[in-house]
Amino acid sequence: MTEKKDALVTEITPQTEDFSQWYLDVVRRAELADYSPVKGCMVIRPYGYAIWELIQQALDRRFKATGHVNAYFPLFIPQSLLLREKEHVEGFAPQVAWVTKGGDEQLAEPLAIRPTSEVVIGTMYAKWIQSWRDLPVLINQWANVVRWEKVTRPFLRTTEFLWQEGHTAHETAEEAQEETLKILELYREFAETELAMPVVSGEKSESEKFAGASRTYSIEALMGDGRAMQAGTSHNLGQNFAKAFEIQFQGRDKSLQHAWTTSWGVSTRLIGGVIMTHGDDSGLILPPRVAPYQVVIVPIQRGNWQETVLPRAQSIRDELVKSGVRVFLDDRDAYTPGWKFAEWEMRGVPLRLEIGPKDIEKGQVVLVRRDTREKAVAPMAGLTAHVGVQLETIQRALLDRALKFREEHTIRESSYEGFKQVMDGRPGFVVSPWCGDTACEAQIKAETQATLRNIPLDAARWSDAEGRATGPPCLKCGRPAVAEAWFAKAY
RNA sequence: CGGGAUGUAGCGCAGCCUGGCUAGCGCACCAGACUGGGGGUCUGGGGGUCGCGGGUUCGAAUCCCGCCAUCCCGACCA
Repeated sequence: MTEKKDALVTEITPQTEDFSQWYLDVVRRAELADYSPVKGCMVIRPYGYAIWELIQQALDRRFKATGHVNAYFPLFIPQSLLLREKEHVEGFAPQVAWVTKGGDEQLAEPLAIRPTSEVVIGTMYAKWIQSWRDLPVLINQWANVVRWEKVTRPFLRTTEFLWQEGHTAHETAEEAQEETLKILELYREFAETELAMPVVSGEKSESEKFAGASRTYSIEALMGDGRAMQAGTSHNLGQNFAKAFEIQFQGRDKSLQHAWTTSWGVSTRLIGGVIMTHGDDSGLILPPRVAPYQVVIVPIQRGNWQETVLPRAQSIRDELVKSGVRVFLDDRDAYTPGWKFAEWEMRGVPLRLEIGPKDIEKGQVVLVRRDTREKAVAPMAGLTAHVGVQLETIQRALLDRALKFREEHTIRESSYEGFKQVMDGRPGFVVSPWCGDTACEAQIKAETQATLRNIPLDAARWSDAEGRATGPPCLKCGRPAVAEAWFAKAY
């Protein structure tokens, strides 16, 4: 706006039509990530990486608690192996990067850089699994993958990205399905608890299914601009990969059987989701659970503050750290308090603690919430406990706010005209009866840009004993619907 | 990959149309002083292969060609 503002963040406004520019500004100014010399590849900077580490820890805890273990598989996939599962290779072929030379020598067989690891892991599982006693295999890996994307955006879609991919093998179809849904629920709970990001968890349609899967489930979140984002997927691969990679075992009944496998993953994309779910005009807002700094202490530099205020600030910091709070004491002399306030707000620190000479006289500090900007004084006595409560309050308030936003932007609509109007004007989810036909879904997408995000597990489903659809008319074609589906324009 | 736009200091831009002094401005940065409870003030400084590569010209940030990158809109995708 004015010449002074470029160092400021006041022009960051998710409410405007330029949400996308706002997003890019936040990513860069908050120092979450930066562009690299390689097309489509970003550098995750320390502040952004710290968020990823917190996400990793929270997820890893949950994986281990459900019996999964970590391992690591290679980055390269021999071409011949990649070609084994037909649907899988067709789905990923356009996005695969290849290594054709090693040093000066042409490779006898090109190596794909993994776009995902079903192939390598499936190959290894074939070696490791002989008997029903070897099952289940419950392995996760934290890794990077490469997909040659045409359009990239920091965190949301980059050529190389970090993720976790779980790969499990089971004795029965029922167990594999149970695992698939268990992880879907784990993701949902994780997103809501840690990221304060409410999600719709449900099943993908045939056309949106993972290449090679029998069934794909996803969690879908709603961003601040009303577009949906797929935040995680869980696939039941049936016996497709087991057959392609000969993962066979001898069963309890002595017969030779193919294993039932699953795979599931979430990526650094989640960070993009956090930014776009909670951010506001002043920049980032981080849920306390994944905030690298949950509290920033700003000492008011006045008079002989180094002798009076600073020691007090330091002891508060030490006490908070001792109780497990992530704190940064911003004692940099070069910046004014006002500058620091704005800076840390832009970087999304959930709670700011101000302490100055006046506060020390009164035995108090000033606490300011990032989400509401509410300023309140808190007595020095019992401060640590109070901060803990405040952080929990903020975490919950962010989830409530996001939930309310989603509810306000979710509309039920059964006529196609109404559907088109809503999609055209007001972004968000539209919930409509759908016939289950892929062609119908494709037409909706072509005409409105909206895609079927998923059919929630608890959505209304209509079919008779023979499996025929018996629901109300499909929004597009008018034939009886099989279920109520959630549509949105998506990232 | 199609359509459009942009690329000049860390960031945001002017200069280009109509080629020519030492490439400029704001913020940021460095030094010092005064300041300090919502992005302070003053003084003095440093920083540029003008995205990259060719070409035209006595001379190119400026004109021409090619490439690359980024952004927006589509098609494709976590």
